[in-house]
Amino acid sequence: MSETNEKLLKPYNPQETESKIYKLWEESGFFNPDNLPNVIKESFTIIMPPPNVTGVLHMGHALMLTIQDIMIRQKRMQGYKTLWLPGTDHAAIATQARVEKEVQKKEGKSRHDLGREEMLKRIKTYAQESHDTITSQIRVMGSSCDWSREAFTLDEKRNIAVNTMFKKMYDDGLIYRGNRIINWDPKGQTTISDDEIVYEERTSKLYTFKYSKDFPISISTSRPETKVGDVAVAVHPEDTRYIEFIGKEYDLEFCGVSLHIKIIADKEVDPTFGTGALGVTPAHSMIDWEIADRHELSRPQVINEYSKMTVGGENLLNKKTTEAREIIVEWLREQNLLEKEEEIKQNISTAERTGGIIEPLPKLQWFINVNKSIPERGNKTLKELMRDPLEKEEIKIIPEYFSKTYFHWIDNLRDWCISRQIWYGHRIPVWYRSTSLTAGKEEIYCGTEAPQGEGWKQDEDTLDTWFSSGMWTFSTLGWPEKTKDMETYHPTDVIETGYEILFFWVARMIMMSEYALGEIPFKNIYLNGTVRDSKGQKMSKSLGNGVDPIEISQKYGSDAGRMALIVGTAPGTDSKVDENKIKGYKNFANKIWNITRFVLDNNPYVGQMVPLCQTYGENKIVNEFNDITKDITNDMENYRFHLASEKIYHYIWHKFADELIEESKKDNEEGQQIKKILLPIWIDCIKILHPFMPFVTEEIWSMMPIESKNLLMIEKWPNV
RNA sequence: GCGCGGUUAGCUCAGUUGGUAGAGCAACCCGUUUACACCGGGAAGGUCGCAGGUUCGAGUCCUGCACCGCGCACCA
Repeated sequence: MSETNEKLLKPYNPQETESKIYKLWEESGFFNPDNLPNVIKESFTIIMPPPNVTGVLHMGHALMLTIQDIMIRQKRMQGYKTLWLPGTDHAAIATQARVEKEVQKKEGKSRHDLGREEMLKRIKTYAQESHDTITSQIRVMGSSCDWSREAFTLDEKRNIAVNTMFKKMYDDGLIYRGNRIINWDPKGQTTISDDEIVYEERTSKLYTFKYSKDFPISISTSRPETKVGDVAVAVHPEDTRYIEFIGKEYDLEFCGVSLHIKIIADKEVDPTFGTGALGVTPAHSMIDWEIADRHELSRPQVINEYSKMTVGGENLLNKKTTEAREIIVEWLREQNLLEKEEEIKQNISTAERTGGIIEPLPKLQWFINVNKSIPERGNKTLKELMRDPLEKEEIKIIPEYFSKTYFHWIDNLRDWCISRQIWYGHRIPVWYRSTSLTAGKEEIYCGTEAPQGEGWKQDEDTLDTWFSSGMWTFSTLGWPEKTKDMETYHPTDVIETGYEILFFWVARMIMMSEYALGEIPFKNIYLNGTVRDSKGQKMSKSLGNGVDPIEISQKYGSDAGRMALIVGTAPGTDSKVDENKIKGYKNFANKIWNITRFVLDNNPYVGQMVPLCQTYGENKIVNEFNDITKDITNDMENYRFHLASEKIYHYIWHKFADELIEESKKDNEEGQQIKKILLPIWIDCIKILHPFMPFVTEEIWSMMPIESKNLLMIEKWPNV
């Protein structure tokens, strides 16, 4: 046995092999498409969804990296100019909230104690550490991405792109500043978008009462404390019970607060709910705000950013909303106004990142208008720009049924609030100044850089993190500059991500790309499901049921982890982590290790090997293998990696090893015939398996007796 | 309330255009003069949630229902 093959005498050791192999790949330069020899086809591009710099990689990332690496490796072997561009996301609120929490815990200080500059310094340090961990973990997974093009959603180049986009949208009238009701997160002290709300079902009480003895109509609410902000009672226009009161106005005292209530008719009111009459609180309810719009009502704010009351006498003023609720209910009881108290199930809006209970508040914020027609884009609206490419099937979603969810979301889409009252993120590129010259009126300047002249102050707010993520497919390629990368790699081929961010991210990317470039950002959307624990529960920090992909790699090898994640995991469906399954694929790695030993050892035909792509005449075994190769290639090109991986696994173990190798041991004509073709078939098996289990196959490849071979990662995919 | 998905072997799940139901793991029997025990051979296991329909033929298509999960909306 030759020297290299001595390794084969011991069981396969992934720990020893994997880091060595990754280094080999990285040093080869082949992750960078510019360095690829033998490019015979056009470009194939995937921009990696950037993991948040809030900590470490989880199994979901591992799955995403596996799927993308499979696609990338196959395309690279097929001769495409293959680019997989990696990066990380600053994840504004998530990252800042994390560091704030840490500072609070360790030093007992708030972000305001530290100040903007110092806080940002702390966050940046944390983000950098997190970034370093994550990028090393991406390497551990075997991801063949081009590190020379790595990007960060908050680096300088991306900042230029973001500011350019903001200004373009501002100039086109798509970005506007408005005083509107928004979702306020009292815990995170910032606004959030509709999509960042998570609903939690809780039981709460529904109170039915009258404002005062003289008031003719009873109303119901689960939030009595907001009722000090009421300006009207709305009833359905055809509700005969109340028709006589419509238009009347009442002055009354409610728990020490003077209210002026007008009875109005509005079709939005459901006459069958509660008393059929709705107390209208414009400043603290989305629907009421809209009713106030229609009826030109005033909008007094009674709750502030800290969820405290801003009206009332000593009994209410500055009290937390929860206390105020008790006080008002008690007052209603005392006054004998409370008619009914019942338990109801209610969906509470909470902030996705902080868990804070959302308080709707009116605030001056920046919004993106999704319903304004854009002359430059054939008078289409942003909504239409998001919808069209999927409707026209320029973009395909895998699995296809998610397009229904997508359209449904667009139909319900409202203007997107993009300003955030946090410090970590892209600062809004708008400056204000009021001087004696402007006679008290504020000047506004929007630009990619600070304006000339004295006295300008930049907007304090930063942008929703998804604004910069939305530009990811082209900001990473150099936009707004007209770069060679833009020309070569855009539109990209596939975006691969979890279905849970279809709206947050995928839709916004389509919007941004269609708007700014008039081009789709990608041709295909591959949505993967959620990786759950063995019981089917979502992995989370609080449950402590997370499985660390790096631990898995150390214990079983990344190859095994990758196979366990992809075999049987159909697009869009959730999967469970099963350590037994991973163990099975560790055994598989060892199996192919031993197959290699057998094929190379005591095989007189090794020296006269003829590659399989050359003619073998009419050979049943070769034909069968070619069919399987074709089938697997076809599966992979149609995103059926869960099938392709299983098929190659099955062929290798149960056909190649259990049948062909066993028969080749026979000391007869047939056995000799099989022995002749073992190596050429085996070589192609290794190639087909490479995208799935890149490390062990590359290591085996290095031992193959082939003249002038290169790395397996750029070998030609079997062509049948 | 509207929408989407799931329901297939003990468990976890595949099943691409309708053509005799598949894998992994577990359990059962046999086997260690072996490339590999991180192994091999064998057998067992399913009225494909329920009820209709289309079809020569349905796990697959259509209709209805049940249960589970998810999304959106409502949440006065």
